[in-house]
Amino acid sequence: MIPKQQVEKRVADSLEICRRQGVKATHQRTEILRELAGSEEHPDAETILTRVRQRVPTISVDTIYRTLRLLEDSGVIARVGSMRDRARFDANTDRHHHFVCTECEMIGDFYSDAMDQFPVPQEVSEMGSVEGVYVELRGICRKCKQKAMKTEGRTGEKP
Amino acid sequence: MIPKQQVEKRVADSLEICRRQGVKATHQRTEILRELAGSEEHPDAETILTRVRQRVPTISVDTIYRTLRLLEDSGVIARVGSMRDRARFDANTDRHHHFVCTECEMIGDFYSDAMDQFPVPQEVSEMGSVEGVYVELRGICRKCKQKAMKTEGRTGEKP
DNA sequence: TCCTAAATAGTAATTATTACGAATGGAGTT
DNA sequence: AACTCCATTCGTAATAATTACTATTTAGGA
Repeated sequence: MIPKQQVEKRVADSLEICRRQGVKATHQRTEILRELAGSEEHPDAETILTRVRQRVPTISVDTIYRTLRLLEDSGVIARVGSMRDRARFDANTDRHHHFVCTECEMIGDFYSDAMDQFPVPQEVSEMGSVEGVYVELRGICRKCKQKAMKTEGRTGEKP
Repeated sequence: MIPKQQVEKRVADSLEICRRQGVKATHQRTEILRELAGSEEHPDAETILTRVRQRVPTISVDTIYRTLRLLEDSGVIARVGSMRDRARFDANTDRHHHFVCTECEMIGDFYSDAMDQFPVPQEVSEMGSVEGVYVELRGICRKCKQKAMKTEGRTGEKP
C-alpha cells in the first residue's frame, strides 16, 4: 500500500504539470489521478471507472477515457502492458520500467540505471530523434510459476 | 525491398518451427507468413488481410486474426508498436528492437548488442523469471521532423 | 483411398474505445 | 450576486478492432 502522503504529493505534482500546460484540474481529473497514484497494480480503464465511481458516482465512461488520454498526452501518466490485452495505466512518472507476467498479466515496476542510460545506436539516430524509451521484461511471475509446478506434479496421475 | 530468397527462407524456417510444435502448415498460414516476411513496414491485421486476399481471395477475417495469434504464440512473429494504435506485426525473429515515430507511427527495426545483453536487475529476478525483452525507442522520425520544420516556418505568416 | 481431427469461410457477436449533443460548472467581469 | 463564455462532463450512441460460432472443407496419417 502506498502511503497517503506520497499519493497526495504525486497528485499535486501531476496537477501542477497539467496546469502549466493549461490543463485545468477538475474534480474528476483529480480523482482519476488519485486513484492511479494510489494503486500499484496498473489498472485498466474499466477498473479505474469502477473505483472512482465509489467516490464520484456520476462519472462517465467518456470522462474516464478522455481523461486518461489527456493525462497521457500531458505526460503525467503512461500506458503500459503487453498490447494483447486492454490498455493499462501508470501514474509513476519516475524513470522506471516494467516486468509483465505473460500468464496472469501482473505488472511490476523496477528501476535500472543501465536501461535508463542506453546508448542510442547510430542506426536509430538516422531514423529520427529519440524522446522516450519503453522497456518491458516479459516472463512468468513467482505465483504463476508455483501454480505451474503444482499442476505439473499432477501430470501422469490417474483421473 | 527484401530479397525473395530471404523471404522464402524465413517462411520455411518459421513453418518448420511451427511443425515441431504440431502446428500444421496450411496454405493460408503460409501466405500470411510470406506477406509478413516480405514486408518491412510492420503491417496491421487489416493491411495483411487486404494484401493476402490478392493471392487467396477467399481468406476470412477470422483466419487472419486467428493465424496471427497462433503464429505469435508459436514465437515466429511478434506484436509491435505503441498500444495506442491497432496491433502491428513483425516476422523478423532475429533479436532486434524498434524505433516508433509517435507522429506517423512509422516503425523501424534496429539491432543492439548492448540492449540484448542487459543485466536483469535483482528486483526483477524476485518478481519472476524473465523470458523476453521488448524495447521500444520513441521519438520523431526524419520525415515528420522535416514536415514540422516547414510548418513552423509558416507560423506568423498572414493567412 | 478413406478417415478424422483440425482448419477455414462467412457472418454474427463482443469488447474496448471514441464520438455526440445537451447540460453543467467554474473563472473572470460587471 | 448575476452574467457570460468556454471548457468539461454526463449519458448514451456509434465505431473499430478483435473474437466467436457453425457449417463446410481440408490436410495428412492409417
